[in-house]
Amino acid sequence: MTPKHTLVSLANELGVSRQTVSNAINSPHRVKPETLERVRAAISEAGYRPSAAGRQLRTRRSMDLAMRLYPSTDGINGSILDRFLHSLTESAQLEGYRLTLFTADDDADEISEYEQLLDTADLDGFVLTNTHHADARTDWLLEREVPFVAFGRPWSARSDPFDAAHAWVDIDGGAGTAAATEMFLARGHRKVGFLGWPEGSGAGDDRRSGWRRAMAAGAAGTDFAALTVSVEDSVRNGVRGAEALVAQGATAIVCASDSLALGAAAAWRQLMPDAGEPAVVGFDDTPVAAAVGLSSVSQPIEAAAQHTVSLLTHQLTGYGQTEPEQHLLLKSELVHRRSDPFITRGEPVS
Amino acid sequence: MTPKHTLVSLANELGVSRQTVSNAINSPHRVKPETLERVRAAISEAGYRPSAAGRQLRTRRSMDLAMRLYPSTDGINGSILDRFLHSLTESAQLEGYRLTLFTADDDADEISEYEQLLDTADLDGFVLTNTHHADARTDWLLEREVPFVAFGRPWSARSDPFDAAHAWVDIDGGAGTAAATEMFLARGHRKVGFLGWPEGSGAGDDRRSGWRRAMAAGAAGTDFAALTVSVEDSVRNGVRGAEALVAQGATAIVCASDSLALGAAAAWRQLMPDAGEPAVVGFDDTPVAAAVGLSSVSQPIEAAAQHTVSLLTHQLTGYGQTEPEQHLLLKSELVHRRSDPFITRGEPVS
DNA sequence: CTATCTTATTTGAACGATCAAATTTGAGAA
DNA sequence: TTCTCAAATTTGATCGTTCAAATAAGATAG
Repeated sequence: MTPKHTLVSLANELGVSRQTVSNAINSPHRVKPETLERVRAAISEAGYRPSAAGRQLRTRRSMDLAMRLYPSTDGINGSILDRFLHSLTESAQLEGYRLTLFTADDDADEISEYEQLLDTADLDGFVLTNTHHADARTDWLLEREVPFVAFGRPWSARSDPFDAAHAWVDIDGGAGTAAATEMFLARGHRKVGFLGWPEGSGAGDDRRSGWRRAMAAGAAGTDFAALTVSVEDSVRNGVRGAEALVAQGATAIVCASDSLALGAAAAWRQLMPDAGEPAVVGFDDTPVAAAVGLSSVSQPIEAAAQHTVSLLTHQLTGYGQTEPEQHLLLKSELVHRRSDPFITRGEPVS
Repeated sequence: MTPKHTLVSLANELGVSRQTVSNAINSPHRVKPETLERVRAAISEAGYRPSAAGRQLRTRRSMDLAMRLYPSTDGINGSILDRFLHSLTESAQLEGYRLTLFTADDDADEISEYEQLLDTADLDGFVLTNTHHADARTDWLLEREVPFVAFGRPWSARSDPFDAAHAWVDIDGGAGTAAATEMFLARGHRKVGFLGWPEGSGAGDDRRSGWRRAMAAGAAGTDFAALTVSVEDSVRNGVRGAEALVAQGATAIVCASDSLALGAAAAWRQLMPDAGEPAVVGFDDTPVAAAVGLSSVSQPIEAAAQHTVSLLTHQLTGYGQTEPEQHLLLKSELVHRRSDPFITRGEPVS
């Protein structure tokens, strides 16, 4: 049975003081090289690890980050958050931080959860997701000078997100939908519809704006209102939305999610059995999209998570000299596939 | 600006001792009713919350649970873990516990992560997922008497899982696949195939055994080997597996996952365009299955997560008199749908 | 050899809570 | 009044660490 070691017990065994052992761990340069080596050897020999509680009590730092876990609405798009979460956990772990989850009913509840976590557990920082217009959370955190990074731009109509007071990482979804739209235009389509979510969600509006931009540039005189449908995210709504768009004369559809696109492709197939591959592009490049051969916009989620962590650790300790980019907009990419639902040629067409 | 409160500062303001305040929080029965009320008023007035670090240092309990987060392999089945995770976080939170995530490369790595978390952070307990044959993790934890609950039975050929030394919660997948198989047999099918995963994963073997059991009972003389195909989980493999089964004469297919079923349904449609609805049943009842109208076996994940937490909290504090069921096998349920891929009548057919 | 730094190490004092034991208070009985 | 006993409250010690200041040990210069 391994006995429990503490700074004091180790120091006694070594015949040095506790502070020397502490320094060997936290400020090695203050310890004479040979002493350092001796202490280090003893530490690994004993398998000693400093207690988080003792440390936290004195330093007021917990090495703990927290993030709200949203209920998985749709299993398809949920996988995006899954990837983010895993990558975030992994990156944090590499930097010596732990990731704690919590749930909340709404933003106000989330804020009161912040309050609690800060009071009791001395949380070091937060990761925000699902940012949206007039997001009260960022103000609250900024005011209290709590370290945090948002995954998602600040969606304010007024000001440039790159002037924001807080750090954020996001993925340029608009560029992806624009690319998809341009691809269709280049192939001769004139009426490219957009099937997205109701106004208000930052990411959703961004994706719509990419389509709008591309249409304005490449298809002058487009009736934007007629070629846009907004529905809650689900496969079923994808079917309905696509039907509406086709009724408006759309010959291709760019979607805000793979869920919608899956439904749209199905509707397409239903309405026009002989029209060949559905001219539909999804968003997120989920495994389902790959499986059914649906073109989709893929997002560098892992890179986003990594940058989120590095921004956070930089705020917490001026780690290294170089300051990471405070406002990072990563590129998304159109993955083009032959769209044969259920034929499962999942590989991108090069 | 709210000043930081501590037990001592509050006690001084009230003219009582710190221990009285502490007792008001932890052992109210020891405090005279009127004092109690006065202290409680002051606590909520000041918004005082005890520091986790101070508490943890003294009590050696962190009120923290931990779970390994596996990388999301397949976006479809990942949603199951998503639901579990959310429900687990929520239940833990209700009981005053926090949930911490960590990642690991393999089981050995997971164990060394346990070790680290226990040493440094005084973790109170663990939740294990993805249990399998000869799982080294349970032994390790049992030996050290670390509180934990497994989501997944102990898969030992030798002993009865209900005699296991540790607490677990699981869902009876075999009953689900058996029900699906019986449904097909009742409809006149004789050769019902099983499309599952390679031997070794507990849950996968369990699902196969349910099918086997039902076939043995309802279709005497079945050539089990011919009607079983084992592949890694993916939609593509579902296609291939189904083709192999159909070649063996299968007229219906029970699958170990919705991913496989999705592929199987596609293959079916491809091979027999005029055969009507594919006789295919999936597993997990993911949103995708609902969306494409695929029958599937649904699992009471939320109930499983809740029971997991209550088992864990019971181990940690003999909370309440009644001891929760140490080995709980929850029922799964066959959700029957008209299988029209992409037609999105997602509602169960009653 | 002593005075003056610099470097290395040690000591005292927190951080905020709870446990265990000691003390005070109050009521009821002798 | 005095004693006993239970209830209510307080005090001292401790959990394991780091900060800040004090000391000890060497080295360099005068």
